[in-house]
Amino acid sequence: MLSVREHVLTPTATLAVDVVVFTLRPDTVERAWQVLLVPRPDPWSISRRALPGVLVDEDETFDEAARRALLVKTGIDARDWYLEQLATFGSPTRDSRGRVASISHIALIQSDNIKIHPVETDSPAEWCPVTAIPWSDLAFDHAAILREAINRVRGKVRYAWVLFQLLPPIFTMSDLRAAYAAIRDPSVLNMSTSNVRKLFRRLIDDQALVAVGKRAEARGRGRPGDLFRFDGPLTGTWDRELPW
Amino acid sequence: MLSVREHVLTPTATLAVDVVVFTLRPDTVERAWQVLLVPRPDPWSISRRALPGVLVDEDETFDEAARRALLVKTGIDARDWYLEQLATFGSPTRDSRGRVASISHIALIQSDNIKIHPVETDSPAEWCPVTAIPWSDLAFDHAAILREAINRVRGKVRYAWVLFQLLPPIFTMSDLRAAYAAIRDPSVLNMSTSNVRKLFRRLIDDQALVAVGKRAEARGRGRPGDLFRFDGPLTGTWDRELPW
DNA sequence: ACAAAAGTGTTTCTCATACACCCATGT
DNA sequence: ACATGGGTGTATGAGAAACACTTTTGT
Repeated sequence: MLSVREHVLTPTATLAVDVVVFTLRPDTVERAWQVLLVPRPDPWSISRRALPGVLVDEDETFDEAARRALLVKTGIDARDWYLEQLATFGSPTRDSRGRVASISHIALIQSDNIKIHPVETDSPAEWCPVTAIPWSDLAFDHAAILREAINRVRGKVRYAWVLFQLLPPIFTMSDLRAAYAAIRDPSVLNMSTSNVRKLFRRLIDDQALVAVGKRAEARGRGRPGDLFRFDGPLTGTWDRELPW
Repeated sequence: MLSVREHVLTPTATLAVDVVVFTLRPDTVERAWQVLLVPRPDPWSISRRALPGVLVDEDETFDEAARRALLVKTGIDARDWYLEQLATFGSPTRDSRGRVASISHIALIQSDNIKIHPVETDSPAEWCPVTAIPWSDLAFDHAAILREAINRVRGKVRYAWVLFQLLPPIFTMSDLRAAYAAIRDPSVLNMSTSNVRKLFRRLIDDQALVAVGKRAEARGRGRPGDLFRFDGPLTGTWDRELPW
């Protein structure tokens, strides 16, 4: 790796972090899964939206920088959110102002937890359904970052417990199913409730899913579902990949 | 992300790439899966082994830098090898000479394809079984990189076609099984040949696995296996995760 | 009363594992 | 001849999907 002769290295690049913040919001199945985009009011720039991001400070880890980016751009304390490194984008030509490597991250949050009130800019960040992303309107290579982030989450939802990162602390089986439908495949909504429950039975047996013992409040028609609480490690995985 | 006022950015970091090169070599199941390590002959450095890596040139992509690292450290043209970005390690304290971000990569190769004759250094790189890695003897945070690389490949082998990257162009079912055993779980060697074939039946039906029509040459005792050729996209995935 | 959503139980079918048997090679 | 490894076929069992039926809500 590094040539060991030199005792000091002359910096040649700038480090940045960009964060793809995902959430689930009450909306149609197609629009429920949403991502946080920051408007760029600069009149001279062609692209008018970007992912929240900052330059990495001298003595800052990437994780710290990513959480600071969210604090600065949305005004919310991101200390406890799930955050994972996605990939690093650093094509020599991606930024005209010099070589910038963007260490992109994925954050998963419960939308209840956010009230967006930006600190640094006057234009607040906005939620955007992943099915309605203005691809051609994104700054830098943020379209590529976003595409990879979406693929990563879509893949991970089948074997890791990402759903529980996005759902509120208490939820019903329908919520769980709807979350999966929004991210991965709406056709699971056709599945019978019976079969859905059977798939989560092992989680219940393992005490990872705990029945709260109460019913949800009625939401329009139909019988309200039983409430559950997730009580497992949020970074855990399913025994086997979900069959859907 | 970047503050758009500035028109030039002052570099604050150095970019490096490190590559975890995996291969399969003829050895016991426990030792078949191996990784490439570069000796560091410097007498004053405590750690005496490292991953192959270089500093990223000004007008170079990470992919290009990674392949160059292999060329320089092992003397082999890595143009066609499978290469994937793993993660970026850039703790502010990882290198005493300044802030260095290492964009680590994973490379998968067929060991037949390599003759190691290093260009830059006089000490040639060496293969090391992943079960016998000198963890405490690795430079920088290369132990952490290696750990993540191993986990990534171990996980990916169940749903992606990484095995076919590591196997020679023509192979038998036993080779396939042995490859999986070396990376993931030796207990598959106890499985009956019948069941192994059934798991690959879908691949054969889909023309991704093609029977060459010949037998392998005898290797010691027992009937030699039928030969197969892989004829699918190397970046493809299994329909469902392998059950093992 | 009825439609809509949720919960329970049973049936069916797919597929992974287990097992029994045949084939080809080296000693 | 026989031990060893590879190939073919069938049986068994777990689990996913399909289906029938009951329970709870709003209109």
